[in-house]
Order: sequence, then structure tokens, then C-alpha cells
Amino acid sequence: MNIHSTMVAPHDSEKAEAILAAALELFVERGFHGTSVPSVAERAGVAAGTIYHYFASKEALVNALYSRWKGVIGRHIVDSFPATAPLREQFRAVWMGMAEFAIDHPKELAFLEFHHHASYLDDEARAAENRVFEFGVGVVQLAQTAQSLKPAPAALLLEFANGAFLGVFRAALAGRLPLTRETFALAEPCAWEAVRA
Amino acid sequence: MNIHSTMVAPHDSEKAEAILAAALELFVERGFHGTSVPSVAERAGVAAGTIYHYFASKEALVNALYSRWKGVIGRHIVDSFPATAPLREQFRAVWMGMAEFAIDHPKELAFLEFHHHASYLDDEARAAENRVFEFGVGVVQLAQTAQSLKPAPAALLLEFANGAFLGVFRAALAGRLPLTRETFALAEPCAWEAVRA
Amino acid sequence: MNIHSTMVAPHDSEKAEAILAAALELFVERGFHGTSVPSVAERAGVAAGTIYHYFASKEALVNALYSRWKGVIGRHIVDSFPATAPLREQFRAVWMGMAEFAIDHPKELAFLEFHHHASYLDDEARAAENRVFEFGVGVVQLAQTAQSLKPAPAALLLEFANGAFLGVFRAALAGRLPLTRETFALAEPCAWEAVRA
Amino acid sequence: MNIHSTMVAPHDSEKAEAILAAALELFVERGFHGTSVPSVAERAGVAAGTIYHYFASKEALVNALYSRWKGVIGRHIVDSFPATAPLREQFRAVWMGMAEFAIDHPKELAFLEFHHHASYLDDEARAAENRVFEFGVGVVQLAQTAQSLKPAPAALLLEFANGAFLGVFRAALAGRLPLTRETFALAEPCAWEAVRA
DNA sequence: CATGAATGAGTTTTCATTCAT
DNA sequence: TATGAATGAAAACTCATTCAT
Repeated sequence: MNIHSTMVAPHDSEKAEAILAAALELFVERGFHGTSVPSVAERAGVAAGTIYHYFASKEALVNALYSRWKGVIGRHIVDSFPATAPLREQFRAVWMGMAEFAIDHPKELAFLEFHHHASYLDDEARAAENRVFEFGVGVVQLAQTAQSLKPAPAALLLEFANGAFLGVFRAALAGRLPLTRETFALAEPCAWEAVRA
Repeated sequence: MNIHSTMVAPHDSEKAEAILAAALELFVERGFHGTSVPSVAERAGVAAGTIYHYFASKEALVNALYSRWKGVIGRHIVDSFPATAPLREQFRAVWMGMAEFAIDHPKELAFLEFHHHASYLDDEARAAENRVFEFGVGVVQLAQTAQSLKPAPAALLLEFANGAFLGVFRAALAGRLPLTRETFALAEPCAWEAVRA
Repeated sequence: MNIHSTMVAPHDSEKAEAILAAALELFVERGFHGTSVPSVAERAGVAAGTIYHYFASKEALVNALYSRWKGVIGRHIVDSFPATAPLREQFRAVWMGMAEFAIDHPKELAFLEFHHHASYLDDEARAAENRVFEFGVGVVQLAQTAQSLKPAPAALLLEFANGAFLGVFRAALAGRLPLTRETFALAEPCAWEAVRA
Repeated sequence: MNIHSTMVAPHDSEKAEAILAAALELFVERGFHGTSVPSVAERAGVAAGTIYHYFASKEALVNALYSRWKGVIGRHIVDSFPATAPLREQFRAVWMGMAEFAIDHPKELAFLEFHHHASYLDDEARAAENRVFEFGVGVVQLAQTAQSLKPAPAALLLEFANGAFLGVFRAALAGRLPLTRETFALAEPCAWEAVRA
């Protein structure tokens, strides 16, 4: 359940990591087009040209970030899924697993959400996206077969719950709710009641 | 309940309207920083300079759009709120009122969501934002006093339900769900169960 | 025979002409890759951005220059060709026509020669190139049929004479020969003896 | 007459030779300013930094190439000059000596021609240039004294013949003529007739 | 000797904005 | 009111050169 156990292998170079970290922050703060490469370089403490040693372009940089963190969160959820536990427990595990990630990596989660749909994402980044979604749909459909969840379309329940989670998360990011385990723990029963049969 | 009854007074000029419409589309497609003023001019069928007759700057343009549509959706919700109906009915009315807006004005709603937090929004735009939120908190707190809703923080319930709605909406925009009244009608009981006591 | 009678229609704008003139000079002085767009702007007396009003890119600029002047010189030669005169007279006319162009437009001719083979030339520019060459080959072959010229391959005679002309021209440009009508008039009988039967 | 007998002393290091060879090719293909140092390094199979162990700068590299090959071709012509043969034979020897060089070292000759006039050539490179020219002028003037050549300025005849040779060579490089001994042998009588009295 | 990461000035190009017409 | 040519600052990106290893 500890996010660090599912950490992606760090890039070989410290500079590359500094660039990735700086870019992540700035992309969240100002968006992709609103972030200049020199501003990333400055925050990373490297020269502008150095960024092009590690990333072919600004697009390559945002895609590297997206693929990396989508992979991390995806593995985190899948790994922490208690396959043999009862559905109620599974639901709580997934919800609180996401909560853990949100609390430990709020910028990373915000980044993933802001760039969800962006035209500059490449196929690999989109694939990472879809893998997580497919996993969710599978689980929901299984539970529906057992009549444990509402008989609405699986995608609807999934998007609903995911949206609810992100709604709470975004409010927490904006300071309208505390970004704590308790906040998500309070929201979890709401989510469960929303989808249960 | 008809969205057009709450339509904002149109700008005097047809050109200004064309500019606003073109800008809205492009801001949704490419974001604020990804949209150039000349591209707005081209889509609006006017010269680039003309935009500056109606709007002081690109920022003024995005703020005009934001304030206008945040006002429209806010008034739509408040106007269609059945103040004397039972809570269950009120909830449905608000949810389906938002659904109506989402279906009739998907680009406008997407625009509002994408620019929610943006640094280039001015105080007036942010105020429109807050007015809707305050209204919601008030209603929720009233209902909680009557023990009709879960005793969680009012903001939490509000953000949860709003997030769930937007989750469904975004999935519909992306084509993963049909953008229809039925989709939202199916999600509405989920949302109610999530927040009811 | 006056080069100005075959002048290409000038671009509508004075600025565009200033840009073309400045670019021509700099491309001759420093080559395509050695010439920066700001340096062209400075010599033309316009802002750097203005260049992109008239030309889509630096490549488009060099191609516009190439097509224009290749067309001018091609038309100049073809127009001044005395189709009914005896061959000896035709040869002199072509040679001295080129000499006239070289003297009146040394920079333009140097530009054309320097960029002859360049990878950044587009199809239109290359087509202008070939049209002149085809015309020459046709004339040579006709003369060979009449046994007035040496029986070597037509292309060989053409490239030989053209090379000789350019050799004299380049020496004149470099100051090793005077860039005058007399210089070319002295070289003309040499060229004729080289190719005559 | 064998070009290899007049080969310049090779640079001590194999790497330096690889760098020179790679640079020569790239300078011919893309020009000096169009060729990046990293691209030279890549084609030479060395690291970019290694180039700076052998050459102080990109300019030093192009000058080393120019001086080397201008020296080689100069010595080749002078060495193969049959000082006691009749003029007709001397002319043929020089022409076909150049032809031999052109066929054996087309890239090297093209390189020398493309960079003839370039601003980044240093004095030594220019001196090598002039030595060959002076030799030619001397020979021509001697022959003119004997009334064996036309009484035009010596430089004119020299530039004419050199230009003609290069015209044929460039056409051969571009594939418009075969790059063979026969091509140059066919052109030789033309050149002789051009300059003879 | 050799490497290649790192630099930062310089390149081409875009674009928000102004202003003469 | 409307235009679009013109601007120049800033963007993404390249590259000659240096230097620690």
C-alpha cells in the first residue's frame, strides 16, 4: 500500500530528475502551453539546452511525465487490489489507495488530471491511460454479475465514482477541503452507497 | 427550466458574438495559451485587429467568456430551484438542471471546467464562481439540519456530487458515454444515495 | 536586349522588395545557412517578424528569389535569341546576352550560381532551372545536325561553354578581371572556337 | 601522374583522418554553416569533444581541409607538368591531370570549389589558392610570348579554361555527364581550340 | 587521449498588440 | 468601425565549445 514500493525506476541522471520535477510543477501551475522551456530549466537549476539532452522536445517531456505517473498510479491501484476480499473491502481498498496516492503525490495526480485529454499526448501515454480504465471496467462488471452493484452501465459507475473522487481531490487542492486521509475516508461511504445495488 | 430563458443579454455587436463563439471553441480545443488571437480572428471571420475593438486583451476575452457563462449556469440553477418542494425533488431538479445545461451547452460547460482555476481569471470571474458555491453550501447545510443528508462537511458533499456530475459529463464529452438526458438520469439516483442520510 | 524589358513583375509591397534585395545580398555574401533572418531584416530596414508576413519561412524566401531570377535570366536569353540569324550570330547573341545580365545583375547571377544545387530549393525553383537547360540542348542539337558544331554530346558542349562563361564571371566578381562588356567580348571568340565544328 | 604519389603526409592519428573525411563529405553535402560539429563527429565515429583535440575550431577544420587538398591538387598539376614537351602536349597534360584528380577525388575537388571564396578561409588556405593561379599565369604568358595562344589577358584565358573544366566537372557530379576520363578527353580539344592562337 | 554532459548564445519562428488607413 | 501590415519580445530549439571524468 505504500506508494514508494511501486515507485518507477528513477532516470539515471539527477539532472533529468530535476527537469522532470520542475516541469511537473510548472505544467500543473500554468499548463503545457503556458510553461516555457526556459522556465522549466530555471526551476530545475539547469541550462535551457540541457533539457534537450534528455528530452527530444517539450512534448517528449510532457509525455515522459504522463507515462511515468500514469504507470505508477496504475500499478499502485492494481497491486493494492485485494483480489480475494469481499467486494465492500475491495472498493474501500481502491478508494483509499487512490487517496493515499493523492495525499502523497498531489501534484502528480493533478498533472495527470489536467493533461488527460491533451492533443500533445502520444500513443504510449494514452495506452497507459486505457489500461487503468479497462481494469476498472472489468472489476465493475464482475461485481455487477454478482448483483452487488447497481445495474447501470459499468462505464457510468466508474466515471461517476472517479469523478466524485477527483471532485473531492480538486477541492482539497484548492484548499476548500483538508487534503487528508480523513477527508477521503469520509467520502468513501458516499461513493459506496452511490454504486452499491 | 429552459436555458434560453436565463440567457445573458447578448453583446451589441454580431462581430463581438462571433469572436466570443470562436474563442470559446478554441479555448476548449487548445486551451488559453494554446490559442492565438489570430486563430480566433480567423474562425470568427474578422480581422485580428477587430478583436481589440471589443476586448482589451486576450485575457479580457477569456474573462468575458467565463463571467458570462458562469453567470448563465448559476442563474439557471438558482432559477430552476424549487424552493418549496421536498428535498428529494430539489436534488433531482438541480442535478437534471445541470444535465440540461450540459447537453445544450457542452462546449460552454467544458470551457468553464477547463478554466476553473486559471491564473488569468480576474476577480469578477472568480466571484461568479463563488456565488454558485455559496448557494450550494447553504442548501446542503439546511438539509443537514433536517437530518436529510449525511452529516459530513457540507463542502465535502457538494464537491463530491459536483465531481461525480463532471465525471459523467467529461466521459460523455470524450465519447465514453452518450451525452443524453438518460445518462444523467441514470446517474442521478447514485448521486442521491451518495449524499442522503 | 535590355534586361529591364524582361523584368519580373515587382512584388506588390515595397517592404517585400526590400526584404528580397537584402536577402539576395546576404545569401551571396554568406550563403543560406550563414545568413540569419534578423540580419536580413536589419539590412532590409524592417522588423524580423515582418519577413514572415511575406514569406512563410527562410526557405520560402530563398526559393522566391531563385525562381524569380532564374525566370528573369531565362526569359532574357530566350527573348533575345535571334531565331532566324546565322548560328555564329546566335551564339554571340546568347553569350553577350548573358554578359549583359552578368554586368547589370552581378549579385543576382552570383546568387543563382551559388544556390544551383542546394537541397533547400523546391520543385518550382528546380523547374525554372531545367527549362533554360532544355532550351540550350535543343539549340545545340539543331546546330549539330547542320554540322556547325563539334560532334560531342550536346550537354557536354553546353556545360563547357556555360562553365567557361561562369569562370570568367566569377573571376570578374572576385576582381581578377574587369566586370565589363569588353571582358566578355574578348572571351566570346574563345567560346565559339571551342564548340564550332 | 599517380595522385597517391603526391599525397600529403597523413595526420598522425586515424581519428583525425576520420574527422577530416567526415567533415569533407558533410561540407560538400550541406556547406560549412549547414554542417554541425556533432554531425561530423557522428559520421567520423568519434565523440564531439574529440574533434577539439585535433582542431581548434570548426573554422580550423575547414581550413585544414582546404589547405591540404589545394596543396595536393596544386602539387599534382605542377609535378605532372612536362616542362620540356611542346605546348600542345603541356596543355593536354594539365587538363588530363586535373581530370584524373576530378575522377579520383570528386568530393575533394567539389569541396575546393564550393569553398573557394569563403570568408572563413584563413591566409594560408588563400595562399595555396594563389600559388596554383600564379603558376598558371606564368605558363600562359610564356606561351603567349611564343604567339602560341590567343593574345587575350592571361588571366582571362586561364579563368576561361578553368571555368570550362569545372563546368564539365559539375555537370558530371550532378549526373548530367559521365564522370569518366572520356568525358574530359572529349572536352580537351574544345579547351585547346578556345585558347590557341 | 577520449568522452559526452553541460552550457548559453544564437537560430528560426510565433504571436499579442498597435496603428495608419 | 474595421482592417491587416508591422512590430519586437519571447518561444522552442540548435549548436560550437568546454571540461570533469
